[in-house]
Amino acid sequence: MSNSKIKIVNPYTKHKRKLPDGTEKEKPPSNKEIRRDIGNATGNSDTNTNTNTNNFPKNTGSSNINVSAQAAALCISASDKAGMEGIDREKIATIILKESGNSAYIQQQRRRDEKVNERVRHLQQRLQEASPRDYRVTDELDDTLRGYQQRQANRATCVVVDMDMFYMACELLSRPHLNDKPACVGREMILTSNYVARRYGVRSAMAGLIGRKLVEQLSDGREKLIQVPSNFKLYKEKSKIVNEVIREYDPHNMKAYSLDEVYLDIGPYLAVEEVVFRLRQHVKKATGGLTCSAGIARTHTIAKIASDANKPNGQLVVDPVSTLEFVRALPVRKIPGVGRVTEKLLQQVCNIHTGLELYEKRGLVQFLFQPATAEFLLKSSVGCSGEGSSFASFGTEQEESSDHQKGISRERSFSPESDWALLNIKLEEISRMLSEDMKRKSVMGHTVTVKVKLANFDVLNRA
DNA sequence: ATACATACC
DNA sequence: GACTGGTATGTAT
Repeated sequence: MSNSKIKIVNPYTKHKRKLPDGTEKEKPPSNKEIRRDIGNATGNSDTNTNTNTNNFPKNTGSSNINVSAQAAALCISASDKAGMEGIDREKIATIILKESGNSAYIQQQRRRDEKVNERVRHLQQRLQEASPRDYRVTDELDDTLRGYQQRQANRATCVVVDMDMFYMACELLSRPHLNDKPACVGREMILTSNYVARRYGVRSAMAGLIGRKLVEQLSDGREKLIQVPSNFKLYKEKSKIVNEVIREYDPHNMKAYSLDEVYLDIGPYLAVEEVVFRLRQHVKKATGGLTCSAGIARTHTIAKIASDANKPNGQLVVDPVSTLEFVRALPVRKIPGVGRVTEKLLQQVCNIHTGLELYEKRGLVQFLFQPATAEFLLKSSVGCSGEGSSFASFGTEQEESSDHQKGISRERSFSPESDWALLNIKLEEISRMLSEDMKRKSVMGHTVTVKVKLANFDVLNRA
């Protein structure tokens, strides 16, 4: 069986208002409606799970042959993280698929994948029916792209500092003996893994069970994945130390993006490279041995990509002159904002794999994708994304620094539950958490939505 | 305005 | 032995 999940979302009003008491009153009135919705939802879930489990075994029982083909199709995120070069991806994908079996989760993945395939087919069809002049490169388009490039020419220098396997590294400080064994943080769900474990294909967002199977099978039973429970108190402490050190280098624009990632926007230093090198040594010393990697470039996006290039414990400068060259060589998946789906669309519909191809087929991209997506991709192709695009845009000149959060939410997973009374308790718990968050941040909202995840991983939303 | 999709760590 | 998270944002309808 699986889980069921409830979530409450509450988009902010346009203007943040400080109303210490009014904030909390938003939610309780809506609880009644929420209850009704859950009632309907669980009613559906029964029939759904039944039909699914009835249908499924038939399909898989007979088909063992094309397991690896299926694995490839499901694109069980291959090796594009640091430390995963040159591993046997096919073997790993096969094990993952086999061990995932018919779990509700994997069935859900299949459904989602089928929808993506549908989109691929749809776009391919549109391409078939179009004539080349529909997607030719217009002068207008090239003017726009040149405009982007000129606009970024005199930006300050962006630095992205990214801690190396952060949670794991924190744990390794007190457990150095785990350094050369396959180890990870997290039990049911793996949060980070060390570099030994990554060579077995064990990575973040993977189910613990799968990680254990991978290590066991790929080492012929000689090794066992060591799982350390997560300790967020420790990570937060270390993160605070890191932030304090880094803040000294850029008190004004320094921004912590997550516990293990910091963005800087420093003046046009002459010796950035050395400064960042010192910064990294400084971080290592202050944290008792945690290493980080850094990227230095004209935009946050490029800096972020660059920070990944020499991981772990390395850095890379991409100066304005080499930016284009850098982007052209880049697999599109490396661009923040291009995930599994966009990558697949680009590859299978447009035959685009790299930044260079993205640029060369810019006419096609403009024709096939939604305006916003197209703009984002095209900006990326000339190394200029990060201004009001889908990727979180930090303090870009004109765009009202967009630290305007648009929503706030809390969600929790728990084992399937059909007792309404218990569901209500859960719901109230979540509401309370959210309510406290909102009080703390002094914000109000105008729309409340509830999300329910059923045992078969279907998701329902109600506003 | 709402349901669903995509991406990130 | 089973076992797949949490938060934010964008887009289509």
